[in-house]
Amino acid sequence: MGERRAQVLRAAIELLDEVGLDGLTMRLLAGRLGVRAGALYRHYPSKQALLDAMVAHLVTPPADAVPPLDGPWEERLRGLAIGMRELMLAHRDGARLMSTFHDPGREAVRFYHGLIAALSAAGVPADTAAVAVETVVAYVNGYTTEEQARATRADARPRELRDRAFRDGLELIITGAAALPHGVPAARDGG
Amino acid sequence: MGERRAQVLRAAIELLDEVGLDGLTMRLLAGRLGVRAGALYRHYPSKQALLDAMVAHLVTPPADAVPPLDGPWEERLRGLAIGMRELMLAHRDGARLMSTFHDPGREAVRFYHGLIAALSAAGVPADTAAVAVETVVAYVNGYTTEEQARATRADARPRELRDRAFRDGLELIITGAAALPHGVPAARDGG
DNA sequence: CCTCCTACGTGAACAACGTTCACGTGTACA
DNA sequence: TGTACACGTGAACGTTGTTCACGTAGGAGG
Repeated sequence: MGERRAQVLRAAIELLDEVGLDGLTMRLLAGRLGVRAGALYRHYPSKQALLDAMVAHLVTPPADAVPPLDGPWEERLRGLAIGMRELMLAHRDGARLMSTFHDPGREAVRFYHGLIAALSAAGVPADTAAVAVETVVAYVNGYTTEEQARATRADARPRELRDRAFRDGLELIITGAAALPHGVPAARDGG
Repeated sequence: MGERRAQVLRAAIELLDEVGLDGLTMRLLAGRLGVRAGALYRHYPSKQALLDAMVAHLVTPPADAVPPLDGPWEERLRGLAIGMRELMLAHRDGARLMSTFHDPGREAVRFYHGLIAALSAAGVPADTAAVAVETVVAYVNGYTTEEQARATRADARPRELRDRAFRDGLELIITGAAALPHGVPAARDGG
């Protein structure tokens, strides 16, 4: 069962890295498999379903590369951010691809809640913890999306600089979370 | 001159709010103008050019709603972030639309540099200032993009909550920038 | 008046896309 | 032998962005 299905999925991910998300066509993918486009619909009911399966597969960790992610909450938050970015950068247009999905999945939701709980247990108020996680996630998405959008253009920066800029921004957020142990002072109505 | 061109652009923006970015079709837009699709290419050489013109028009401020944006650098940074988000939220799929463009425009670049200079003059090291601006921009893009992606779905939150969450995350970043007046301690190689 | 130029629009077509469907295979199992 | 399933074909449908030869109106200038 599902054997051909897995082949289709693997070929789709390979093709993504070669031609990008916009170039990923059902006909091209079929051609890569020596098959006509219609045949793909035996295995996935639509292109969107195939893209969803790609995201689900790429997000699922290989079970041997699971970082410990213990230690102080700063380290956990850092690990979350760096891991997310790494996941997106692992494949061409990875950030854009994953933004088409966003069915969080139970595992991801549990991971989030665990992270927030860890921050809470470490002395960070529950409010601040939730805000910190949400902020980091938004930052990673925004940073990496633009990073990959520029990847094929002229103003692309070398990986080292991009890594540095990313880490710098991340530390900014973590520092902010650490400096707000007594609640978030923002969001007062009327300035 | 260019009168019809402006009409096309206005109609395109109106249509965007009605049908969204995916529903914005050259044929549909032409129909709205009582015209066939091919006629649009008299005014814009491609759909992408039209989208670019839309972004440029939406980003250009009405010249009467320009906020002062003076005061301490925290206020300026906050104004930048809130203004960016407001700009994106002003139209359906605004964030996605603007992410297809990103030809920064001289005005925007000058604005950025001015902001960084302001942070610098206020005592923030130049490095930290640049990082703070870049981080805020990435955060706003990430937050607002997901915010609008959820807008039509079931798990959409009311505007008040979204505003609050956005401001909270923003304060986190600003607090972090304020707490790092002596350079960014991150990005050391080798952990 | 005639002519030319410009702005604008038509209508038919093209290639490419995702998707569907009636119809073929082969293989395996009872 | 029969039958069920997995897999693929090939042609089509509707939609998309885009092109192009042609048509039409109006104003400027001889």
